[in-house]
Amino acid sequence: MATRRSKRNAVVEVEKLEMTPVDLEAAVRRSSRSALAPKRLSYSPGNPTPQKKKKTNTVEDKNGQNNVKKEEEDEDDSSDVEQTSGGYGGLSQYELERLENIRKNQEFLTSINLLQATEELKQLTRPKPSQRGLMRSQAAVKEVLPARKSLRLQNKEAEDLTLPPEPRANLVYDQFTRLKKPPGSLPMDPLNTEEGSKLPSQLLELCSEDLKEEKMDPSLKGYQSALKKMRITEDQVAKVVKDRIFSAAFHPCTSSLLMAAGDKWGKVGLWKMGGGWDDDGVLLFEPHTRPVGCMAFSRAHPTHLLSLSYDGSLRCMDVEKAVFDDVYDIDDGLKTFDFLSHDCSTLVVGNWYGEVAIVDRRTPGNSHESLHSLDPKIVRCVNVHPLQKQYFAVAESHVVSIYDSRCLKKTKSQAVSQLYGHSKSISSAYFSPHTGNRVLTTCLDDHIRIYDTSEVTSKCPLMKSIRHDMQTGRWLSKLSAVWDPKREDCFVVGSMGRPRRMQVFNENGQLQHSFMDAENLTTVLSVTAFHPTRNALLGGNASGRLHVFSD
DNA sequence: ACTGAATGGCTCC
DNA sequence: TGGAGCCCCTTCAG
Repeated sequence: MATRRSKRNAVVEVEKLEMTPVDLEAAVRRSSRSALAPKRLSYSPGNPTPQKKKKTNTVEDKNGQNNVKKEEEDEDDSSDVEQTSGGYGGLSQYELERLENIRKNQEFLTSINLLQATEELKQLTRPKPSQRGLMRSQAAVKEVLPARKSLRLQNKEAEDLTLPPEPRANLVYDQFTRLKKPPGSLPMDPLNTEEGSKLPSQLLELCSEDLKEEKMDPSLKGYQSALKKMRITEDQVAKVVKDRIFSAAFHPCTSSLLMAAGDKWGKVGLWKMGGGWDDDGVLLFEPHTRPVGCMAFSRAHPTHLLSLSYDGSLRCMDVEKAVFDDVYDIDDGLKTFDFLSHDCSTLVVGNWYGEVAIVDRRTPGNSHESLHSLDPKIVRCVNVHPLQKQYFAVAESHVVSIYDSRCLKKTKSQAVSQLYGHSKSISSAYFSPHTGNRVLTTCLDDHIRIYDTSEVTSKCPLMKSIRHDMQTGRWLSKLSAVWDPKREDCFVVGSMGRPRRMQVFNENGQLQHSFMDAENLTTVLSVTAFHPTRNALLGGNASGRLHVFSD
């Protein structure tokens, strides 16, 4: 028997027709395994169970408690497979046996095993990504980028560098010379519809509908069973932006699910699940030119979507006026924002340089914001206390500081309280949605932590620390654990584990549910968010696709 | 079918 | 303080 099956096609080799059904079953299992992990040792006839190396995903193992389901394919169950030793008598006898074996095997294949093998193959072949969303009109949206090949490789003389062409509004530039969008309002012209076409009227209707709150079972058990009922189907995945998703949000409307996502090149996509207009209900805009690091619909004015970009601009999409208005603007390095006041007219905005600005939207332009330098020169996330609005948490490099917005100084503002225990950089810190009695942090030291902040001004103890793989590497957005806004005690986080999943935990670190789907969830969903009132959960991936689980 | 490149971002020195 | 080293994940173009 061939010792090494390099490829999955090996499964249906003709030679297997001569094996006994038991052999065949084992061979199928083996070859499917080798397709999963091609470098694994092959079996030798004399030693049917070579080093039973429990090589599950190391990442999984690190996660330990986070596992819901161990991967069965590594449970080696073929150890007792009998090896048929030659032992055939005369040739005619052999021929008879051979024919009989072939007949049996064909019977066997047509019964369970072939079905099983094709099932396994289906699992191994990566499903084609969803073709919904920005696919059909891709040609219209397509940016024509010059081929990038160095002059040296082309054996050409170096050219004098020339300045990029003068910027014109809404023109897409080469990624390497692109400039910021011009200041002032930008028209809300979708990139994926015909030029001059108006926004679909449904969009404004949805954005301005009366907000309803569904009655939810407050018990953890009831919540858990609600999560288990949530499903994802083919039409709940769509390409909403062109590139990797950096931020996403649910619109609070309930009659349909409306979402926004921001990508690496400053695009903002809106998606009404279930269609309604072209591209399966997707509208694509470009209010920024660099990653859209943070976005949120205004709670006070649901026709407003605020989006912030590394390019230094913070804009407000206004569906009524069909424009992207300027809210705040610096040269570059905006990182995070949150609403400060209940009416969403004031904001706290953080940048890469350790500065926090209080922005009042009622006074246009940059003149009325005040800039405060916090001590560590890094701000990755700001989040305002849901009740005591003067307090906001700042994820600094290795510590979360809680500041009082009334007591900020030009430099080195004193924190009201600090949360310690992080050994690497902190990606996010959020107050629990209803009381603010907890702060949820995500840290690159592979831990999600929950602090007790019921007494903001005194020492806030660490309540729970949950191990979770945060090593997303270069090409994925970082993970962030985010609260379910419908509850005080549960949050969702993406995962590196396979099969791909989103996980919901409670504040005690107990896994409530893992959202998985072999067909429709096949990539890492770094950006996650729960709907504010409905049982719906979104996850955004590195190719600009949003995935929705809902009931 | 396969390969290489991708302008992110943190940590360490 | 700034640059090298690293993470090892996904996607797309060639």
